[in-house]
Amino acid sequence: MTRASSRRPGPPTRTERGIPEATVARLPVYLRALTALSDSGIATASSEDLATAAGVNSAKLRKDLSYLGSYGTRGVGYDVEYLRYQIAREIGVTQDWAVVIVGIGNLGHALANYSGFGTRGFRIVALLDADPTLVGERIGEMEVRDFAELEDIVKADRVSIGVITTPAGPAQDVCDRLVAAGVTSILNFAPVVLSVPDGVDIRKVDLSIELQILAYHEQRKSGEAALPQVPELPALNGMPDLPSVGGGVGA
Amino acid sequence: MTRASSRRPGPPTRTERGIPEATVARLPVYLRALTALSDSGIATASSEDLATAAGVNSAKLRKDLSYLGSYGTRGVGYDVEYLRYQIAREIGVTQDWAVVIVGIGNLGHALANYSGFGTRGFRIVALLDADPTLVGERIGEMEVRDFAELEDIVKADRVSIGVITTPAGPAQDVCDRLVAAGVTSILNFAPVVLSVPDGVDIRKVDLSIELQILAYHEQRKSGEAALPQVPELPALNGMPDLPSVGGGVGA
DNA sequence: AGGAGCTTGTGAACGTGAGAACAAAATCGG
DNA sequence: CCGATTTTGTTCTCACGTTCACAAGCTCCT
Repeated sequence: MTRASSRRPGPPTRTERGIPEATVARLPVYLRALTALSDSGIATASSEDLATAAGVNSAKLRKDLSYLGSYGTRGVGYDVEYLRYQIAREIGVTQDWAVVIVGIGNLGHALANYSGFGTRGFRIVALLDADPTLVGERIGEMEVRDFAELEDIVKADRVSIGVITTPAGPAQDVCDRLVAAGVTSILNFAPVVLSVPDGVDIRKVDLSIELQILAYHEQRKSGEAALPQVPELPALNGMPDLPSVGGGVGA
Repeated sequence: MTRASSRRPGPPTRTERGIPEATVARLPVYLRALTALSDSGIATASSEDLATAAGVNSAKLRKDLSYLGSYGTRGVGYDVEYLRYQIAREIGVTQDWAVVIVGIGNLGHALANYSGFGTRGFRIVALLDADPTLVGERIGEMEVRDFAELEDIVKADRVSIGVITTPAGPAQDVCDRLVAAGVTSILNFAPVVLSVPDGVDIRKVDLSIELQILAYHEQRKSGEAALPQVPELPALNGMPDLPSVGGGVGA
């Protein structure tokens, strides 16, 4: 369960004409860098220029771009507008994707107001919440609608992307409803592991996990310089209470 | 520039007694799963149970845990409370980390109200904004303070983590100020590539990038089933305007 | 006490990603 | 028209991450 990658046992285990996942994750960064260059009136950029703007190394950038085709000119560089369009087309943001946001709490509010929803390519078609006291509230140019309308909205507007900004509790239920209604991509802000059937893509954004990763490295920094009394042995000292093993798995 | 990883040319290129980065990123997930199990009154769990709860495969979970030490019991599993404490200690969330949030727009508001700030281990000590009309506003139990107070606050409260929720424009300036004040870990929500000196860790959360990654896969799904007229050749058809290469790099 | 049955911890195989280095192709100057 | 220069696209190598498979170790039952 929870496998969302479609890996069929095809002939040579080759991803079907696919771009590596790590590259896909960087393409939006390149797209943004190209847009910035374009806005600055720059017409041509070398892989070195682009790499600097995108915060990566130039060899990696060139290899990434090579998966899309040969869009550069040796000795010259890349035409900014041309490459920008090619990447946008490859990602799929030359068309508009309909998005619903479920859960209009603080975060849902913030996302609903997010001007332009990042870059173009995405269109919020509905804000949904199950709380009757929220339904009807206006946020920007939209109105919060009842979660029960989900199915109608998804079908009417061909919604393929759902954003979950509910608390952890109802998130899996919301997710199931979204999938049942026909949504095939989900962006989850709720702090739970959601399980979805094969063929549905899911991505997670989790503030507290990010903070904890930072804390880990922060602790190392302090520990290295000042207080290296990290227990080297896998010892069991300083534990609140060391329970003896045993006690069934049931509740 | 923009390298935040401290890779010194030490003897065997071995990370200094370090846990692999991929593992570090999963430890918070395990921690959350363990907390959930603990709340359900479950005292012992096998790697299979834990892996299911965390949404990973059990071999990976066991290998991850093995970097921390041998905290399980063969034939039995892991003591939930014990393991939870060990992971919390390894991550560093047994102590409290002081956090400042800079940029009190929609998203800053949402984060400021985020109850408990995810899990324990983090304490918001200040909400900062440069806009004088925002300064003084109360959010929950806190009051927005002037960004100019940053240095004092960082020193007084030993702030090591900064969260940037400003627009893209001022983000790099804010980042520089944070670093200059002594912050050594940054969580960036602004859609720009920030560059920081060595020794400063930076993580990025970017809504529009996540959506674009979903869009890419979504496009593939549609294309596979219905309309496979993806141009197989690296052709240049359907382009808005195909510019001839040439035209200087300057503005 | 001893064997059967689980479950952990880890060694080895495999796949993916990153970076260095270089050949191929384009422009530019003479 | 040709060589020097620039920059891409690609190959090769190495490091990292994932998964399999199994020996080691613990508990429980007879």
